[in-house]
Amino acid sequence: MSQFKGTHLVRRDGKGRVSIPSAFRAVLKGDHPINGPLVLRPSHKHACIEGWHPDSFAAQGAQIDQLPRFSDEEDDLALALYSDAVDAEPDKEGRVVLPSDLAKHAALADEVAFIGAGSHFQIWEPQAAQRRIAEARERARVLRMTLPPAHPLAAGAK
Amino acid sequence: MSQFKGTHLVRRDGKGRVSIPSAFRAVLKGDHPINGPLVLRPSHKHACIEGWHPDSFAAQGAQIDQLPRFSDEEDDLALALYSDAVDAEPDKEGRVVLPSDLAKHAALADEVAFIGAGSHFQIWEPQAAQRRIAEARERARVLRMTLPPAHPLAAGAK
DNA sequence: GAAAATCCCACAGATTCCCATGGACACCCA
DNA sequence: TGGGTGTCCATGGGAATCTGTGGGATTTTC
Repeated sequence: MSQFKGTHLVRRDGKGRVSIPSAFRAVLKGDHPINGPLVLRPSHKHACIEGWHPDSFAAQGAQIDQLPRFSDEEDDLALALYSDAVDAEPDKEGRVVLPSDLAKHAALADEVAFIGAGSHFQIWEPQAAQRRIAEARERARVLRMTLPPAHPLAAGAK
Repeated sequence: MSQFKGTHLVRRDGKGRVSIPSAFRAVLKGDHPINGPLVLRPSHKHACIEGWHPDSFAAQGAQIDQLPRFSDEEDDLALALYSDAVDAEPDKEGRVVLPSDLAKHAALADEVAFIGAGSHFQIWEPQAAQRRIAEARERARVLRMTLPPAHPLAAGAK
């Protein structure tokens, strides 16, 4: 499966609909004949909405199954992940309505920013998105400096 | 996979398109039947655009998968890497449009320079490219004196 | 019944496809 | 060696397509 990349500005119409950027639609589509479905959930770290390919989202859930059964951790993660997630089916034009509670969580106005994050994408209020990206960039810079200067691919090795 | 080598001057047409130098196209192509896709992203060190073979770019993303899930580090790196990268599909003539924000980042005018950098290539404003190359050459010269005098042929050994 | 959600059609700007052209270079053959 | 020829490559531009957007009409929900 391909990755979500790039930043796309889109506007919300009177009915609360947004066009999913075509680049993202292509990722979501997979082998789906028309516009593929997706999973939306509020980020539990930031004021934004996360969008997932259903398969990737399911894969996240599978990670939880690896945890010790009945542990507090499993409980917490499962709820955090699933309790606020919703399935969304784009219309023929590739638009979805953003549920109002999610839109509120992300403080969305007329214009929203779709931001690729590889495995998933995020929906932000544009100004907030800019701030967040600047922050992420800076922290990534520091992070890289603290990583061993070995070959990048070896960085994650334990 | 082969490497990106050499410097090539190319001009941007009215639609913002540039021909990818055929030497680079060959590297990107791989086993792709027509012109292979590529990933463009702003360099976070220099005022230039980086061009990557999708596989090489994906390899960078792979280090993110090694990080603990839901960690801040994962979040930051994912955004830093993906939020401003774009997939580009060359047309039948081997041209791509350089997104305007990337072109702006690199301060591109009508004429642009493609510069091979081994694992990837860079797109510069020609004057800036010259300065950058001169600088790199000088620093490499100084560096070499401080590197261990290993046998040159051993360098590429895996 | 009213309100909300969904489907459907329309449109304009942007993007991509496709064909054409001219120059640079390599090759061939006398 | 030099002229001719063919191919490849960078470039240009017109036409068709796609994409994001708006809004009316129809269906669903309570």
